[in-house]
Amino acid sequence: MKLPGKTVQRLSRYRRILYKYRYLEEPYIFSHDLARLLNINPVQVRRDLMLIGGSGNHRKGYHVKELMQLIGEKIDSEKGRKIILVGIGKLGQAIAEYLSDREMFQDIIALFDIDPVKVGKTMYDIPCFDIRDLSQMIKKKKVSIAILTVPSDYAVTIAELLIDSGIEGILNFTSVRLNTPENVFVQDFDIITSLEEMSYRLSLK
Amino acid sequence: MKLPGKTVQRLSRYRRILYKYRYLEEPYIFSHDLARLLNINPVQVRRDLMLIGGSGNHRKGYHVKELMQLIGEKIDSEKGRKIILVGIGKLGQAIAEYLSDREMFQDIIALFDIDPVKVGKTMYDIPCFDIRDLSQMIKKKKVSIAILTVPSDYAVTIAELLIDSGIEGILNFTSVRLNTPENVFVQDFDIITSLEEMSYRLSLK
DNA sequence: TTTCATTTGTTAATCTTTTAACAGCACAAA
DNA sequence: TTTGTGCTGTTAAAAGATTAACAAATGAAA
Ligand SMILES: NC(=O)c1ccc[n+]([C@@H]2O[C@H](COP(=O)([O-])OP(=O)(O)OC[C@H]3O[C@@H](n4cnc5c(N)ncnc54)[C@H](O)[C@@H]3O)[C@@H](O)[C@H]2O)c1
Ligand SMILES: NC(=O)c1ccc[n+]([C@@H]2O[C@H](COP(=O)([O-])OP(=O)(O)OC[C@H]3O[C@@H](n4cnc5c(N)ncnc54)[C@H](O)[C@@H]3O)[C@@H](O)[C@H]2O)c1
Repeated sequence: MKLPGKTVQRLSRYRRILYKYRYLEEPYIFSHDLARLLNINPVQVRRDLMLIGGSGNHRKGYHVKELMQLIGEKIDSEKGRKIILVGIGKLGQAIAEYLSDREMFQDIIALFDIDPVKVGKTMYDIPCFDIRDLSQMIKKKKVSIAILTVPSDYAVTIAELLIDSGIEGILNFTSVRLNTPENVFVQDFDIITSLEEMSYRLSLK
Repeated sequence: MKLPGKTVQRLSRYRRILYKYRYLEEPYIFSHDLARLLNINPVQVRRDLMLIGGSGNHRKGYHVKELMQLIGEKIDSEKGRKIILVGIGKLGQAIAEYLSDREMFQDIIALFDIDPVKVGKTMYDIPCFDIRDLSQMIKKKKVSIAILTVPSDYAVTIAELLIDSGIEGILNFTSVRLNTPENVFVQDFDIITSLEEMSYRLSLK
């Protein structure tokens, strides 16, 4: 049963909130609490949970741990996905730290860079390898997702390398469009678009 | 006339593509070219352009410069918005460089940090000020948007300072939820959600 | 000049996502 | 035991976004 994309995004967020709540003495949480913490509508929370077959107590709300478990069953892949980060500069390091810091339900297994000063080091508990080892690692460890934070000039070359090595998804932070085959998902990030959209929204007020 | 949010986002992207094309000898571009460059449907491009009253030549496509101009009229605010970046660490610097690098239709006027090593310097052509000067600058220069990249522990305090100083929108990169009044827009960024959504999508294949 | 292939502009249909509406349960308090 | 409040679960309606379908325009080639 396919879940709506937006629902999956919210489930991911619910789970991280639940994670923080997991050891509080109150083992239950209300849909309106989750909603408030994400600035959304409580109905939407309940609807999302309904879609994954979640059920709460009419008086106490949803059982925190039970719900975390259920969300995991629905959105995580059975074996857990392996993730790598390519290009460990300013942005790559910020992301590496961010991801290693918090409870992730995915596995960042390696960083890659071309700079000999970085290669061989362990940063934020994640080992950094030479870009020449990228292909082998992807194949051997069955890495499914790569976060791409190399300088734009190298984006296309590295993306081709990733694809040839069998990567399935790329989170692309470079401003370069990647020409990928159908079966490789790409998600582009772009702060300028967000800035301009916010600017437009402000103008409407 | 209010444009759909998604359309505004795409218009922002069209414009950046057009910008690259502006001095090529061919002054026209087809909807399917724009579409291909963004991995979207050409009908969608035409529909977006229709919404802002754009019109193309049935044989040559859209006039690049004319279209750039038109998009600007529709999505930019008359006076141009001022933007600041708060917290110039790994992520903040990456964003500062990224934004100063490319043609922006918004104005990054200042960086703010608490670290005396950074304060007073000019980074990527943008001057960095002490966080104590934040409030005054926002009021004096009528800054409308802040990009928040301070450590999570400081997020709430700095956000309150921003709001009290009259900021209208915040792009929030910290993992902390900001409790803002109705009239202040917040947009949260979160790579974990994107990773988990991609992971889910890969599982569907 | 006429034909033809190609692209725009627009309406309608479809698909997706959010919100409204409300029945029914659970528990606390009377 | 009964009543009332405040939740959940679900269906239906509304809103938002994408895609299909096709008429009309253009200009190149026949
Ligand atoms: N989408 C956004 O909003 C956004 C924001 C900021 C930066 N960016 C982009 O992210 C990318 C990284 O930015 P940054 O500030 O971290 O740059 P950076 O220069 O600080 O870091 C780049 C890193 O990549 C490494 N590298 C270079 N060539 C490589 C190769 N062939 N293989 C592996 N590693 C290689 C370098 O050694 C360096 O460590 C840039 O493309 C930038 O434009 C995007
Ligand atoms: N949303 C995401 O996907 C994502 C990714 C990476 C990092 N982050 C978040 O972004 C933030 C910054 O990350 P980073 O890696 O750049 O951290 P960093 O430690 O490298 O940089 C933080 C900067 O903020 C400055 N600072 C500290 N206190 C300040 C204050 N009171 N006022 C002004 N400046 C102050 C520091 O001097 C430093 O320059 C963190 O909250 C991190 O969790 C989010």
